[in-house]
Amino acid sequence: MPISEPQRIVVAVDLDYFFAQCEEVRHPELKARPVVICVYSGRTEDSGVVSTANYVARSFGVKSGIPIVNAKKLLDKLPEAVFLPTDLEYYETTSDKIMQELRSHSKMFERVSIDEAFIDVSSECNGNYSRAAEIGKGIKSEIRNKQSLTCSLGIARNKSLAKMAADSKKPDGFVVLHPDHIEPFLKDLPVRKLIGVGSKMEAMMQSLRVRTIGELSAFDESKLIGVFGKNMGTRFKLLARGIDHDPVEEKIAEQYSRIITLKTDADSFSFAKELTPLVEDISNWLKVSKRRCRTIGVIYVTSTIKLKNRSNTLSTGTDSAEEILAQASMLFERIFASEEKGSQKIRRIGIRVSKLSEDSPKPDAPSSLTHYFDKSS
DNA sequence: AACAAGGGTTTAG
DNA sequence: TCATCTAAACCCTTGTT
Repeated sequence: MPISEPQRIVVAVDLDYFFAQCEEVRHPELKARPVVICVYSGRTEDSGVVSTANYVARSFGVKSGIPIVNAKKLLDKLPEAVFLPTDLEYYETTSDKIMQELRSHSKMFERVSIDEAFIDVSSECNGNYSRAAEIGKGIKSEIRNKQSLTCSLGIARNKSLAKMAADSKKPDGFVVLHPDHIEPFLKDLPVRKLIGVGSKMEAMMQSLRVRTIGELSAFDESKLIGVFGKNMGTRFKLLARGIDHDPVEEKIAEQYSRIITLKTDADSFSFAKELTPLVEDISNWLKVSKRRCRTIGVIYVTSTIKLKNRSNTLSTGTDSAEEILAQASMLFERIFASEEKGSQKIRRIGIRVSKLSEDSPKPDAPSSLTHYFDKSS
């Protein structure tokens, strides 16, 4: 039984090892050398993690997320290896130029992150995958000619499949997944390749004896719901069958946060001053984007790298730096006051705002009409 | 039963 | 040993309507 899905054609574009490739563009002599882009925490000389590495560095085991120190060990026989700090402004500028180009291919466009986007080309292709492939080829050469960058591109009938197609051939890949080839494409892939299945979900599936996407698609749905919950159980089952109705559309931000690493771990609210730049940044963002937040929270990471958070929801939205700082300070004071148990030291601190509303009239829709129409009927 | 809030977990890039 | 930063989606519990 063919699967019922509206006929769409979606293109997924994924810029290859983006930050490192940006550096190769402005310093072409780096191309033959291992390039490691680092997020330095500022705690000690080399503390921090690897953000991205080019494929030369990857061939030595360097990858996203590993400590910079470990990357240096992996490359210590290679004096030509380079370690660079992130230059987000430069990457953003490059990304913006590319995204602007991509946007021109369809009204239906979605920027997923700095290096990823979806384009729904249904209306321009009318179900014709050859047309979609031409558009895809065009996109690849455009990015290559104008920015000297390679990308991996996937074309399929929905976002999840387009993404998986793009992931299946990297770097500089081009994969058109025709509807007739979806089943064989998915059948023997490990469940880990499914969008949304990370190491934890993979482990749970392993204990259910589910190893491949094909096996997942045949697994009893109510059992999946029992294990993963209603939303995820249902979603995994659908994704495994190649079904994904998620539309290609721009999302509006629902939260904004800033977090930093302290020079030394704190066991009291001694870092009040460090909050100022975070608060300024957040307040500024709210004002520029003409929004207000109703929930203000603090995020912190303990010395054992446990992530925690505390938050408070106000009755009315704000974009004021003073007010956000006051709320955040109160929450941190409360954390140290409560002492809790064991009282872990704090390594990283941050602030998050959410329950964002449009700037002007009211922070939220009225929860009930009874307030306005008091019972007279 | 439906919804809001608060806090934790997982994924992803 | 070492462990960044941001955002989203979901889960569970508790409390209110």
